[in-house]
Amino acid sequence: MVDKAEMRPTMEDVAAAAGVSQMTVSRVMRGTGQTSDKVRKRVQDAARLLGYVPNRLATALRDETAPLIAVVLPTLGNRVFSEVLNGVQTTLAGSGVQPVFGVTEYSAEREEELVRDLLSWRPRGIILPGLEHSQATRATIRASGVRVAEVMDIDGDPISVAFGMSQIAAGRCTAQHMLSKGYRRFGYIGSQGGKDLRALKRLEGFRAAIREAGAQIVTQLIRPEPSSMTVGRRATAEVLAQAHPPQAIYYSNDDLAAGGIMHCLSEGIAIPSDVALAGFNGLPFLEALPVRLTTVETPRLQMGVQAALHLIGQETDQDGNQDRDPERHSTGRRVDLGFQLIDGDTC
Amino acid sequence: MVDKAEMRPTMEDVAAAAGVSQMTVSRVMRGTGQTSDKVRKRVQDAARLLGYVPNRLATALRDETAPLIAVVLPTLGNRVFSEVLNGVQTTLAGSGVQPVFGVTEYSAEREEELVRDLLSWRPRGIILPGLEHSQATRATIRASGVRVAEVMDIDGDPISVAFGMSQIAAGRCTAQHMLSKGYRRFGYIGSQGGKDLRALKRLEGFRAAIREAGAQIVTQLIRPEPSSMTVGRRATAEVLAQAHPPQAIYYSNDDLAAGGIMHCLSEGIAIPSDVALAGFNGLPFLEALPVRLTTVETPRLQMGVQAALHLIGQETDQDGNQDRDPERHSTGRRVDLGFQLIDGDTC
DNA sequence: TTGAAAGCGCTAACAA
DNA sequence: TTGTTAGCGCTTTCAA
Repeated sequence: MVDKAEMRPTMEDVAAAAGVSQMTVSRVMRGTGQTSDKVRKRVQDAARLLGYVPNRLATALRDETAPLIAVVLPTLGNRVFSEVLNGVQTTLAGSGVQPVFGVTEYSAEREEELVRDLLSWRPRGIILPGLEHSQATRATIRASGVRVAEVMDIDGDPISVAFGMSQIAAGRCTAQHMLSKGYRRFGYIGSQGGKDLRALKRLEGFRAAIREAGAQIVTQLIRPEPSSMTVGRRATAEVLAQAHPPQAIYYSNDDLAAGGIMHCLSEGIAIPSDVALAGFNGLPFLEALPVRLTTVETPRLQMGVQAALHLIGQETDQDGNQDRDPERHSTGRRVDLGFQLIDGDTC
Repeated sequence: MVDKAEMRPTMEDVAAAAGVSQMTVSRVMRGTGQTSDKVRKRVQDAARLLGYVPNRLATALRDETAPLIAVVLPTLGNRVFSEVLNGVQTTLAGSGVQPVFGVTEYSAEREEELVRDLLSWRPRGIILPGLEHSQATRATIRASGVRVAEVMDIDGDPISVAFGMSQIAAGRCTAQHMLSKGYRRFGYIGSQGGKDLRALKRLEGFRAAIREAGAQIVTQLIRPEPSSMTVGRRATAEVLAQAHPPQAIYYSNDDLAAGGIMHCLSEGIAIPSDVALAGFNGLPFLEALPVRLTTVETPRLQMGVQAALHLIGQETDQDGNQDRDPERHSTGRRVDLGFQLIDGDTC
């Protein structure tokens, strides 16, 4: 019984059972080449009978590449990334390509190690979050020759192709919207202890627009914890308890902002007259809140979909486009999937 | 340049560069056997210089098993499953074992196909959601001899080991709690068009307890969409608009229930005096809501952690415990991770 | 302490 | 239409 479990049937076994050569089994299993109906049926029956499951490791070794897409994510704690993963998964479903993945928790060292681990599977391609990667990571990837897609961000220099949106522009856009409503004294609430580089870029864009308008950010609170409604609620309470609280708060994402809404609802603070709020992401759950949050909707699913499509697609051609950017390694292409300001009731 | 990319360095290349045999490189890379300091250093330098990345496909083919854990999930649209996946991921991180996964969208056929696909990687183990699997799926798994862990549920007959909790008991527990508060006329709101078997089990337990108490479920609304706050909000509106609305609503999960809370907040419906609510899961975001939802907290992360630990653990021993259950194939072990009723403000 | 040979399961290329 | 051979990159076994 145990022996039987250890002895997974191979093509050789199926061949013996069907009375043909192993090569014929290979042809039948993959539907390639010519095989007579009789033989084909005999092989298929034998395979079914033995419970044959192909060994993809052998095929992949032979092919020098595995039908796998490696996915690196900053965290699984944020819905945004499970949505990206979902986009990848959906696109891959049925294609016979599986996603393998790992999580960095926003650590560059962890990313280095993880990328090496994942590349050792010789995947068809690898998806990385953002454009910032250590020299070692870039070197490993370059040496491996694997196809790369970076997602989330396009403010920077892609290794190959980036599917995302301008985080800086999103921050700027939010600021302009809030400024247009007349707010002048702003607060900012973030999380992850500033390790989320995309959030920092949004803040950068936001800050620049605020400064250009002569307005100011009077409070900036970046909590060390991962973002959550609870953290957002607490941080909001803290910011609003200050002597001179801001008129409007920009949150690094919707979870935090929704926490802010909850605080206001619970404390009877009027939105936006007492305080205005804005988030980022446009997560679906916002639709259900009693107050419609002003936010920036991002094409998270699309980023995963496009990245996966790019990696399994036929477009193998190394496009010979001349570098418009004189910097080294600047051969990357940026695909701007855009974003959309959602003008809610909180500003 | 292209050639270089295609020619990933192998141990043979490293060996040539270091002036040793390929076997010596193998030993150095894995730190096994005896190697002199000089040789070791020479090999390591050569490997680094060439950007050598081991080919796990070859190792796995040789070993007849890959350092991979296959994970089957019903969906990535529900936070619960990304939390399970997170538990798996966290447990695997640093062990050199990666998760490969796929999503069934609650389809048994898709599960069959997916399991076959995933097993073709010869993973160390496979994690399946729930205890209900088609005959074909069970057969494939049995034939492969792969280690299995089922998660979420323990009401049934595990293939091998199940890490979960009793969904039936959870439903029953919620009913008893609500009954103890004096409610007699209940409503039920679900989603996924009844494809979520665990939700059905909870409803079963809930219904049984209600019936035993002589109370009744006057409305039952199962929406076809995946669950979300928005769906919950709409469904709640619908149920409460009826001529004789229930006094209390049991939701198949927290997302739906939170949507119910939002509806009530927006419409000025008092909770729990106008209507009482209860959910399921105990998701972290509930903490931030203005009203604390009564729910049942489940050890989702733990299910992933325990399942992963079991699959990569040393416990290879085929325990020779006698079947207490006379049914065929009933050698499974059930690990009850329990659940906890959270007595909030909504009942 | 190091090396040579064999083979894991599969497929491309060629032969019959 | 079917079969034979060689080899993908690695590790186990045995030899030096």
